[in-house]
Amino acid sequence: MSHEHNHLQEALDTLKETGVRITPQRHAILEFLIQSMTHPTADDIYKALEGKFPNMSVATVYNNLRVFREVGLVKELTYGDASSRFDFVTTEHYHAICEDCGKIVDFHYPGLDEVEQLASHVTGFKVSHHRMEVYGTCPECTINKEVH
Amino acid sequence: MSHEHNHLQEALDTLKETGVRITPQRHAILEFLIQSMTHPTADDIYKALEGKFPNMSVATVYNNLRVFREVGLVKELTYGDASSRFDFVTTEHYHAICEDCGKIVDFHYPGLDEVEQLASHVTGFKVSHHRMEVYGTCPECTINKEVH
DNA sequence: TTATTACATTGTAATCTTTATAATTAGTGT
DNA sequence: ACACTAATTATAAAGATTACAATGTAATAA
Repeated sequence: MSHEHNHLQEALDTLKETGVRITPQRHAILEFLIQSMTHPTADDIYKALEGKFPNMSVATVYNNLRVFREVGLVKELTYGDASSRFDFVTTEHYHAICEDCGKIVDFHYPGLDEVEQLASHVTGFKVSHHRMEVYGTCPECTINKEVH
Repeated sequence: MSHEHNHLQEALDTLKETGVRITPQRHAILEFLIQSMTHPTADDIYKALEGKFPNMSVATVYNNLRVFREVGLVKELTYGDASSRFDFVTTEHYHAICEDCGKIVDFHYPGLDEVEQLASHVTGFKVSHHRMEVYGTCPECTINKEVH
């Protein structure tokens, strides 16, 4: 049984447990998010599925991404650019973002608990979580630059 | 001589060096950004200055924030919400963000050089910088919650 | 000083992402 | 299969940001 299949099944179970109906559209959006190695925008998802669902509304994509976010299946990533990207939640990881081509690559690093503690101490906040990304140039774009 | 005055003078010098004209609008936007302890949106700035510049266009605010970003005077902060916030660049610092009221508080922490190095190693990226924020509840909002 | 040129500002329209709304359709439990 | 409720669709609306053309203003050179 593939990892993708596992993830999908677990996601569907989560939906059932939380009383969220499993519709063909939701199934397809989840499936696409899980198999997608990129971190797609709502519009990416909409375009990717319009072959299978010619009548699907873009509102459906947004609605369901919100639902998935609310039950914890999906994280919304907001970078500087115009639209949010969506990431199926598996294990904790951080992102490296290429400033030339926009590619997003996952990398693992132990959680920055110490930072959260210090921040909590100096600001008085009750800290719930954090976000962190590194920015730079991916190997492909580095090569392209060297050629020119 | 106050810190604010220093910052403003340095910022104006930077503009001169990079050949960016110093207009009354630019002067006012910089002044407002420096003295502002909040991290204002473009619209905040527009509203704050419409008393002094009744004819200023919102496009001017956006144009100049872009210019300031390009010469490194200002950082654009993009969180999940609708509009970007702008932060005058002084010393390196991170942000703690209140999920209840939206307040943003600065805190200092040694740069996460180790994270950048590991990310660079596992992804092959040439890492130029990173961003990190912690999210939680500020002291005021924590009190408000306890009361209820 | 004056003319010239390049850059800034203004006002407005356009674009783009996301959300709201109302009507229709489709899942789910009995 | 029925009834109930939620989801989908289509469309409009909202909000942030950008594009563009016309006007204004600062720097430069004659």
